[in-house]
Amino acid sequence: MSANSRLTIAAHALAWIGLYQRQGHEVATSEQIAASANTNPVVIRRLLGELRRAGLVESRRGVGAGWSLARELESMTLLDVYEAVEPGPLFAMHRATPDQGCVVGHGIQPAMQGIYEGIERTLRHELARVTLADVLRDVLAAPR
Amino acid sequence: MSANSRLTIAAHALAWIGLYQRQGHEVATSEQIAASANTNPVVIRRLLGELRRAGLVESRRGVGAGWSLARELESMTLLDVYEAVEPGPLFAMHRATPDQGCVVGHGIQPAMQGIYEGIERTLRHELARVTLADVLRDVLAAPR
DNA sequence: CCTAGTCGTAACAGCTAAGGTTGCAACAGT
DNA sequence: ACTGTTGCAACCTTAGCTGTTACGACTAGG
Repeated sequence: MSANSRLTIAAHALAWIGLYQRQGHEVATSEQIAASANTNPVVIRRLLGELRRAGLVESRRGVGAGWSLARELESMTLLDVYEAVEPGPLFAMHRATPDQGCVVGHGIQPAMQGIYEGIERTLRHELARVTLADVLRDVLAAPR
Repeated sequence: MSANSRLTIAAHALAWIGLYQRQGHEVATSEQIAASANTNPVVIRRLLGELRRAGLVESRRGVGAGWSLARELESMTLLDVYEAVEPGPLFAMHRATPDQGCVVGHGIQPAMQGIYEGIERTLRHELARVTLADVLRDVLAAPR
């Protein structure tokens, strides 16, 4: 499917900010998060920008600027993050509309659409069951 | 996620072959299927080749050659098709391994892996609930 | 044995998305 | 005024999907 790492990196960033704030700090910088995720600060800023639009984080500018959580990790689910960073559907239809004169060509899109909707609903339900606090707990539970 | 249409096209092809066989024909050609799906015959042959490797269809060569189902549509699920045409995982990890000296960088991959495994298990379960006979029934149930 | 129709597959081009990088303006605290 | 950071645009590289052409391999039928 050509999977991407956007959900993973976004969860990483949120867990990092959450832990940093638990340690008493006010804001985290994109550079710190990028160092932990081993990527470029701009990639982090782009992702956090989408999370900000979704109301999950806030940013300050100027000296001593950076990112902070807009809500508790307990109230954020992976579904919130998924919806913030993954706009499109999971499965695509035909690029060119199939032959409407053919019985299969005519009925295939509504049929698959109905099936895909059910599957995506289930996926969203699963994502909504995991909070970012769960993620951070699992992160800290890793051995060594 | 940059979704693709492989599962959709594969289901289209299988439904088409299944209906064609119900109408008494022996084999279907990639050209016929491509016309219905409004794409190129080579695209269909490539996809059906993967389905053949998975044991879902058979192909004959020579004059009067073409494709036929290797099993009944009732015994084929969307999971069989999905696994035949979508090898990789749904969500990717970091491209570069995160900073192992950081607590979050160290624990994030096992944490997300565990979560993703549960989600993919659910996705597969949902896909396994839909047979290709269900798909064809839905196709034929489309209005007009 | 020859022909015709179809598969099997390689090769290539176009497109899109993700990810990485650089550069710089905007901003705000000191 | 200075400094550190965000916000954002621009560009590049890579990878995967899709479409297309080309051609050899194969086989039923004459």
